[in-house]
Amino acid sequence: MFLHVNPSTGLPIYLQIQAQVKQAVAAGALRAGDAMPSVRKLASDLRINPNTVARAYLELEREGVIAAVPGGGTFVADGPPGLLKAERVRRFRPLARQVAVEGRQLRLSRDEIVQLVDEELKAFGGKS
Amino acid sequence: MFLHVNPSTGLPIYLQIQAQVKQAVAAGALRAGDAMPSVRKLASDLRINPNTVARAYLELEREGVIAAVPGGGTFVADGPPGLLKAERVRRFRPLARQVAVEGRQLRLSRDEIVQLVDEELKAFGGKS
Amino acid sequence: MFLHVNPSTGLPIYLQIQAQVKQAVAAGALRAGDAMPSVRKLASDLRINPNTVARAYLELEREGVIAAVPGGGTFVADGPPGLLKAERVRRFRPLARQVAVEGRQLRLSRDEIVQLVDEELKAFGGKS
Amino acid sequence: MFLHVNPSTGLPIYLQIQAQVKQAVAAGALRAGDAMPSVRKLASDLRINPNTVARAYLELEREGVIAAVPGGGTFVADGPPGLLKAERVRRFRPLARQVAVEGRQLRLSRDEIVQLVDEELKAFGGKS
DNA sequence: GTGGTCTAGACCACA
DNA sequence: GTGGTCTAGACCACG
Repeated sequence: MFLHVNPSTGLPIYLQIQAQVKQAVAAGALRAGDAMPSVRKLASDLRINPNTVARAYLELEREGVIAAVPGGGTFVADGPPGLLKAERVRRFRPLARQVAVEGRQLRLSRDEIVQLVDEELKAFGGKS
Repeated sequence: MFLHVNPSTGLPIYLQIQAQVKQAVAAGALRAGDAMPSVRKLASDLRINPNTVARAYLELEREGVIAAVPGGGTFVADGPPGLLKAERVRRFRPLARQVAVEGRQLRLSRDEIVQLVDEELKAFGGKS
Repeated sequence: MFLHVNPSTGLPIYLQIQAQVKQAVAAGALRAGDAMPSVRKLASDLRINPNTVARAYLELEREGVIAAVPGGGTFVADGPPGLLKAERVRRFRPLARQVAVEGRQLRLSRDEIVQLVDEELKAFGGKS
Repeated sequence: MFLHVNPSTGLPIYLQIQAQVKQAVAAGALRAGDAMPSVRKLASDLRINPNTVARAYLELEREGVIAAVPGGGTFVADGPPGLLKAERVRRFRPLARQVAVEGRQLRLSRDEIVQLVDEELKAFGGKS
């Protein structure tokens, strides 16, 4: 299993799981239709409480990243429901704002900040 | 006062204050040497407890954004002590990673993400 | 419990706790992964307010000495993230300066000062 | 005047003055019998409150570093009253302990710590 | 009057 | 049960 979790970071475990699943999807390691490990299996693999995994899955489902088929397992969804581009941009802005502020606070230049973000994007391949 | 706070966001109030102060500094609305509102005054303005403001200030001071002089008041600092560039970049990467992942999750293209970040940066003026 | 606290020293209680924890870690009495007493338990043992312990723990966590896992407990961390040697030396200098000044003020010779510091270091074992 | 003060460090101003006077004495820049600037003059030079200077002088006098002659000014004393060596060592130990702990916390080796302290001592010249 | 520390006690998120 | 946040209010150090 590609997921790993570090209980000692202070970051809640369920958020670590969410972030890693999103990351795997963005990078193409998980594709629409792929089966997710069951709550109980993932919990036992990661040696954590099933409730924690359930919560992560619940929120990932709310966001449209995965989809649970009652009695049939959980799968990677084909993406969040078609939001208008304007809405997607609107949701993204606060984070863009934050990355800009923190970068400046670290005395990085505009070019450096943009380039570092772009580097991370390149790590996910294509152009889409 | 330029600060406002929303107790019902779930985001801790002291973090909201921190973010807004950093933002004001990055945007140039607050400059090195400017006096910050006193803990008690800001607390009464925002209708929150002084301890909450104190905590926000405490962490901002730890980060080198502001400086408190006991008995004197609190001021905008001239920036965190000079960390090596490599260290500053190291600290910035996790956030760059996150903005990349979330942007892709929202089906934004690489160019769109980079451009949105750059727009926020431009709002802060110069190039440095 | 190895911790003790003296409220009448003038030195803030939360700093006393911090110093003692650091000391225990440096001496090897606390090792990476060891569980720290819970905030509530330590507070009741020391007959002080839980918030005071929480504050000590909060700052120790910021410094990378311990790590809190919400809902789980608090543990001794495996050390602060790798700062560059140059940065670590830079942070240490002011204290080295102070020990030098105070030692001379007490009319101790250079050799005596160095030796006293070395004695304390030897109490922490190895060479690393 | 060799003294300078930075109100924005968080460190109380009266402690900054104390530290600098002790440092100047340890380095030989101030010698026994030298006249100290008057409270009022130093306060006006440093643009700070006379009460702050007075407090610094008061504590320096208690420690035997300077001596005030009522109506006649303040002078550098010829050293703290003759404490037994054992007593001077006893007073020095807590600081030696602290420098050892903090150095180890910064992952410096025993040799490095001792050498850094010795470097600061050398800056003060002789052997006494 | 300013910030810093401590206490007391409530409520929530996490595991 | 654990840590995290917030409120309320007291007392002290500093300038």
